[in-house]
Amino acid sequence: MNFATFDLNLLRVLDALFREENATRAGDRLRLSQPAVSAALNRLRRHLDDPLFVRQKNRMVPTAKALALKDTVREALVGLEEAMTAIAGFDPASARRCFRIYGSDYFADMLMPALSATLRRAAPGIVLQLIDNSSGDMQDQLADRAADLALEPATAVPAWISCEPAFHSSFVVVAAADNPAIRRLGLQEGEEIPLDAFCAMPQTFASANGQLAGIVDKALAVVGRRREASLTLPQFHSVAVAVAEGTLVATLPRAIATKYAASLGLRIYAAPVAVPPADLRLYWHVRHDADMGHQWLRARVKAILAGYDEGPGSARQGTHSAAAGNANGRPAPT
DNA sequence: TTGTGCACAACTTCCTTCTT
DNA sequence: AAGAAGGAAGTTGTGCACAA
Repeated sequence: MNFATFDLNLLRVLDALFREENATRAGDRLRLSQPAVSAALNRLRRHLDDPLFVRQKNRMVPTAKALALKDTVREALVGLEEAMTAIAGFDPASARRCFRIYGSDYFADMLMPALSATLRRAAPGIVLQLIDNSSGDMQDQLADRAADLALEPATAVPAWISCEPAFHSSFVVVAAADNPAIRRLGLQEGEEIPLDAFCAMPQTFASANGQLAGIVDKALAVVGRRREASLTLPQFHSVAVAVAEGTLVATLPRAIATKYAASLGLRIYAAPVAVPPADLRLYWHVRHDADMGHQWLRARVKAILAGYDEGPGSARQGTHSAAAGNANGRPAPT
């Protein structure tokens, strides 16, 4: 083949085909039509004298010759993108970009409205998307560029993921204003719920993957006690609504408990055990380290979340070193 | 039978090259 | 420098193959 006449745009088509193994979806990714991808694939085939992708049922399977190019093409494109974004500079006022943030519904309430307001003023051409953390694994989302930034509890990550602390949040217990168990105890808001009463109360908590034991159960186990888990829900907001509408209580991060208490009429109490504070962190692919636009976004996110930071020693009694996260990047159930 | 997905045909648009 | 011609690559529309 003659590299001097080779259209380097064809490498983007090749990369999209590796990612999607489907000409229609590769076209969507590249904002081209399926016939345009098909024609580009034919040009690649002529240049490289190989079918490159052969149809197998409903997917386009790469040939051995195509696979031999896969990593080289990917690395070349990523290297070019990194180099170009690093030198491009970033002017928020004129920037036209889309940033996708991966995280739980906690951030839909606690981050996105404020971040959106900041961007409307300073960077009106930027579009924000919150990707729900139930949509897939954090590492996969960052690797596949489905997410630009992730907000998750502290967890071990490989070297290709950069990480910065965002904030620490303690936990408090919320209950409906007319919760009968709380009323019988005669507790005032802010007071500690007695351990025996807490363990006997029907409880709900956020669990993205349906785990029936959360960090509260771990804290109770330390003192040899158990609680009654009645309901798990995938989102913090649903937990707060369930508490507001019934006799359940829930242990929630303090900031979001305070917000929901105001909007749903909940009361806040201290937990009877030391629950380790949530250590929330920002994660992103190292390819964005030098990206000035990404740096700008990270600074805005950190500035907003710093308002919720209670420091690493924010547990009610003492602290635990265990982080409130797990290996797959999902938030640990509370 | 229907839905999905690739490839082809016809046409349009845009870029490059050639000519004046 | 400007217009004409030709080619490359895009689009829409359609056909064919295949799986459910």
